[in-house]
Amino acid sequence: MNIGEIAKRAGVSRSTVSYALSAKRPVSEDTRRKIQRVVDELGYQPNASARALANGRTNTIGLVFPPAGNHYTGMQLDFIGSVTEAAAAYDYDVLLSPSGMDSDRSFQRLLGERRVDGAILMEIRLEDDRLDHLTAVGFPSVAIGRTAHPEGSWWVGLDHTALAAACVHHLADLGHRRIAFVNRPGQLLRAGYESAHRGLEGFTKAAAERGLTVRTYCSGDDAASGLACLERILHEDPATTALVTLNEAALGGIYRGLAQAGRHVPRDFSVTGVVASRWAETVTPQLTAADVPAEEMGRLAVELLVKRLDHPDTPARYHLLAPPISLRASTAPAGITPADPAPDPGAPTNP
Amino acid sequence: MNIGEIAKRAGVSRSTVSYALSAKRPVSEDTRRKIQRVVDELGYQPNASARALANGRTNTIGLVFPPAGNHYTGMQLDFIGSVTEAAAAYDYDVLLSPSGMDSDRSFQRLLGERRVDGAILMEIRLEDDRLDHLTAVGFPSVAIGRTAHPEGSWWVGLDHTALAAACVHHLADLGHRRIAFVNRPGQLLRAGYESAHRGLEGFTKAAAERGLTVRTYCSGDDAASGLACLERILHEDPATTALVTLNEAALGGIYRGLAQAGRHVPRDFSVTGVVASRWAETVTPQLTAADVPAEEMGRLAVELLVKRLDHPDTPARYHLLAPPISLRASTAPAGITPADPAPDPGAPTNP
DNA sequence: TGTGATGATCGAACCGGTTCGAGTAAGGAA
DNA sequence: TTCCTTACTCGAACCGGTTCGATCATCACA
Repeated sequence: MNIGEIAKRAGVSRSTVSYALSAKRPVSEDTRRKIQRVVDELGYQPNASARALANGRTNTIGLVFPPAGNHYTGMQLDFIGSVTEAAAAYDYDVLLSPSGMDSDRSFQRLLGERRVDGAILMEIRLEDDRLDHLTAVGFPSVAIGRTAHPEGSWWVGLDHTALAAACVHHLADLGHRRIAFVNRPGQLLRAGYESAHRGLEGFTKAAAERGLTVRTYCSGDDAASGLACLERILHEDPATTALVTLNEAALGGIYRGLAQAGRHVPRDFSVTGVVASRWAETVTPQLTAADVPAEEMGRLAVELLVKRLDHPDTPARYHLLAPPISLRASTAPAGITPADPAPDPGAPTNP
Repeated sequence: MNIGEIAKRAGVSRSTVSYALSAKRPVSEDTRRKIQRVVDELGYQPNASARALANGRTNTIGLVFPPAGNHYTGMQLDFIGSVTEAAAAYDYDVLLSPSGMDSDRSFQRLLGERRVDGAILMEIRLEDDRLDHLTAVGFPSVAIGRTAHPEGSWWVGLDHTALAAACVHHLADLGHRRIAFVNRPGQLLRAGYESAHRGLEGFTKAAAERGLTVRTYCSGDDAASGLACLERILHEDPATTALVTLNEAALGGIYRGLAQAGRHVPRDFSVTGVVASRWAETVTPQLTAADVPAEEMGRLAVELLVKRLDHPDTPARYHLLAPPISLRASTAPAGITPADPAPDPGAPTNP
């Protein structure tokens, strides 16, 4: 069932069918109706490949999401879901590409073979060869994340520095003096992952400002690693009374470790960090945290990309988000310890 | 940079370039090398749309995942990830389609516009109009899940009936007599979702066999709903000592409800069910559960689909999986109650 | 030297759309 | 009646590949 078949049955030429369906040139009401009836009868839909070949657009966007370690985090799921739905609203399909690097086979296919009109990249690194490559060849893309030099490129990101700092200030305000930081896996930090770097930086700087004693750790993206990490924390400094984490997958293990160590959250130990709200609300006690607005970020990324595709010469745009800390149930004023009487924490922690 | 450009620079015809690259006809070693050098120099990659148009295959598979309620569960993420990676291994890309019904716009695009060679469907219903449609038009597809009449179609599924029954037997063996069942959301059950129906059926039947007193519930796919559901359970039958759940997203809320009610898991209350192992290991105490082998299922689905695409006339194949229950820490023998001294649980449930 | 087989290459057609320039018919004005 | 618009429709070319049939040169053999 191709356009020629429709044309034949409607007794017109192929081009007339094309114009009748696209309305790019006027077609008489009579023939339009005739064509439409044949189209409806046969359930004709134009072939996407042919259309893409002819007008140079696939109406597809690529979603590049490297497998961080061996599995995916809940946040990635939220991005995938929201990007897909937002794209559908603009009549774009989403092609997944599980590629980590520039040289990746799958990545090359997306670009070189022109499978997509534009791309959204996740899990950005401070120095990201994929983005460099895309910028170099002028391929329309939007990053979910921000490189070290984001000027002139399109992205939607989270202000990890500010968020981690906000967590530190929140804990410091509550009187905590010895706190730990649980980062994403060391391998990702070394690879230069933005969230891991900026989060660590924000944490360190804010802790220094407040004169806190800190230790920083990396944990694998799973519960067992989180548990092991927490055990190290308590072993290396048993006086630690709070921690900040960026690693939502490790959270379950952290909580378990605290329970096993007999530290009650939040009475004996406060936990906070930057995680998707779904997770923060799933654990018990619910996590006081900066909620990652994954849905919004996915939607914004699609909007930026669509804008960029529709107006190729628009100057670069971006969104830097810094959601507030949602007060839930995992933080409390530091207990009175011999060395460190708790200062007045001010307003009560939780509503 | 198209094939004509390559041909010109190599001083040969377009067809020779095509044959040199595809090796579908012999090409002299000399010209092959000459062409290859030009290709390498220019980084030429054939246009996917043109190729798809010419040979009728897009080398893309569609992954149809209806938004279950407003957000996605962890299991869906695992499917998406494993399908994408398995597909990449066969040189297929994955196109996402967030569509629930046959009539869906996005679904129509996948099929009618020939964007994909085949499709993998998730969240199958016992009577599934999408699958009926695909079967009717002979479109190659594989379901992750099994309809009421799976004969003659391709699928990879979980034996939810057996798994739910195994959970019941596990609890019965431990001496529990009054147990509850927490299903997926009522709206999904009513819509005929396979896992919800078969799980409920297996639970009910096994409980009847063992002469247990049961109540069955539905819970929304989030922690708050799980909490509310658990409160209902304890309110409607405070003597309940255990539950089985299919709803991994509600698990956090269930645990929280139990903690709030002062029921210690597993001492006062046992919890088990069918969830992805990642979740089972994240919660504290870790969940004794039938682990959903999401990765394996995604991989198997891709393998079946690729087989079907390569050999269009192969008779239908399927995989029905029934993973064993992994004993973790959330179940224990029922406490001694006045009405019901715990019987000897006999042999341990699992090897 | 002529003949047939063999291997390498080419040109043209095709996949199914879109788009441009041109042609035709109808209607209004001169 | 003639001329000019205007409105609509058509044919052909093109997008960038693949593939079929034919051509041409080379070489072995009679």
